[in-house]
Amino acid sequence: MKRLLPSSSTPEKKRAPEIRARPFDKISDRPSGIENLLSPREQQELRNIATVLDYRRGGITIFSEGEDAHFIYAIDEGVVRISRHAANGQRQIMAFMVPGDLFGLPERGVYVNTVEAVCPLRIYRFPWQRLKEIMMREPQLQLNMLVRVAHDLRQAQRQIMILGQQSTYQRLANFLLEFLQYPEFYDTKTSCLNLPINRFDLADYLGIARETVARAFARLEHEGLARRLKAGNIEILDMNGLRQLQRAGRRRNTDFSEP
Amino acid sequence: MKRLLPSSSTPEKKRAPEIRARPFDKISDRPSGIENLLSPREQQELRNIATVLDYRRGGITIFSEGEDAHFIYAIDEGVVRISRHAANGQRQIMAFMVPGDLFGLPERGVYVNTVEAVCPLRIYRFPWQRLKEIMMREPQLQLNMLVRVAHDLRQAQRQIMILGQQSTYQRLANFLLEFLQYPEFYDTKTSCLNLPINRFDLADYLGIARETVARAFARLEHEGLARRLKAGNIEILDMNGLRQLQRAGRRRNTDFSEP
DNA sequence: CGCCGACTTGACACCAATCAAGATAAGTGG
DNA sequence: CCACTTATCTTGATTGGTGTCAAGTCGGCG
Repeated sequence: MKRLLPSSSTPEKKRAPEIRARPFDKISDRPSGIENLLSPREQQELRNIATVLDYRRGGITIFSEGEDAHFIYAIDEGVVRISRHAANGQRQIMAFMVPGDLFGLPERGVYVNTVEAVCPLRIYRFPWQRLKEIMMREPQLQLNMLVRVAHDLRQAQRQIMILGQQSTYQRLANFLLEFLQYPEFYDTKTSCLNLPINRFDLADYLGIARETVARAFARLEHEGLARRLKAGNIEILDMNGLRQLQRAGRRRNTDFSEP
Repeated sequence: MKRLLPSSSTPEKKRAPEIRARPFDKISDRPSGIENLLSPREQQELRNIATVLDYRRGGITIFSEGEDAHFIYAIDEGVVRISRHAANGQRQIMAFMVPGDLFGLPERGVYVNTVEAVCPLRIYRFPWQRLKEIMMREPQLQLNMLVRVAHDLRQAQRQIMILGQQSTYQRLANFLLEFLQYPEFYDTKTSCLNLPINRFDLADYLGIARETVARAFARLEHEGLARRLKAGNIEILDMNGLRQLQRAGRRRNTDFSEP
């Protein structure tokens, strides 16, 4: 019997039909990532094959690792988590993705990752076969795609660095700094960061135990770098302090003697 | 003053002119990765812009992070290490690459990684600008490129899983299994693995200390899974034991009760 | 109000980084 | 060819960080 470890997955309930789909041209055509930098004709080609999906709440699975892959997705609004399960059932979150990001590239016809909504979500769905056909006609679009995947690769490598050489405390600092960049989560006025990500997901993303995440937050608070209002609602007190953290060595190398 | 930590780089000497370059068409045209699955015309286009580089020994830098990127490379023979340095000087090796692999994709015009030969090496070099021009004419070639980068992304994600949830001991097992796949390193007859990778590099790849690598080897030996002949020369005694290791949970979950 | 899930805190054992030294192998020059 | 130096690898002792187990608190929703 395969028993999932308690940490292996966030407990989410019913996979409800809380999803609405509609063709692309019904929605406002504000720029949203994938169609940026494309010619009007390319944009139109994409619209023709796109479906818009609305996920009304977090916790819904978009697709799972091992499934046959027929679609590519682009995020319009909301956040998803890209994860993969080890043989022992342990979950690792590879990345959180935000508006403008692309996911769902198949490997030999199947998805290798699981993707789930972490909050209400709107995404575009493109049939992979038809997208490939278009790419064969529109090299510029394809080059655009290449650049995007290359960017994801860089991002993955950044994560490798963090997991390979940073302490749990530093990993949290890195994570916070990553999300401070997005205005949809960080309010510069109030210095308040509003995360839709719970401790389960955060732990599986940073590769540490949930309790350790809590302790890292406690330490941030104790050292005056941040303050928890509610879970998922953090006031940033010392951004430079966080930046110093991510540069320090893993151990007591808090010193960094540079004028 | 920025002082590199002792672990930050493998001590290598002179960056000698021990490199030889020649046009592609001089060499034997045996298949070597990049030109697989391409039409003869596409292959010819690639040959026209390719240069062959021979590195006579390991330890030579091919390019460094931050440099302007003008070329893409493909490995014909030998192994390279792809690495990146953290702000504190600590080196992380993202991947080792082998014949058929591609590297050197720029991010906004510069290289983000450092790539060095770990042993004598022969690679093909393609001017990025001209390759892009060809890709615009040959969508099939470009799709091929996309698939390759996507594959690298999967590989990076595999590494994220390892660094995120495996113990040092398991990481070593994973590493060994990875190289057991390549006939150029693993002799199935004698069960003997011949690695060109030293402990420095291995530690920086697995995200652990050099001493810990040595201890992990000692433990493999003690538990009868492998035996060191010389460093870099390991006899594999129990491949299935290694496979079980990579599946186990991080802690004392050695048991896996499945019939 | 009371249950339940999400989060936090404490105690403790253990793994792995660090510091320090020894052992082995590989060059180097006489 | 041997003595010497140097790089690489291994082993030991110690300490701190982090996973695990176990309560305990907080907040939301029935």
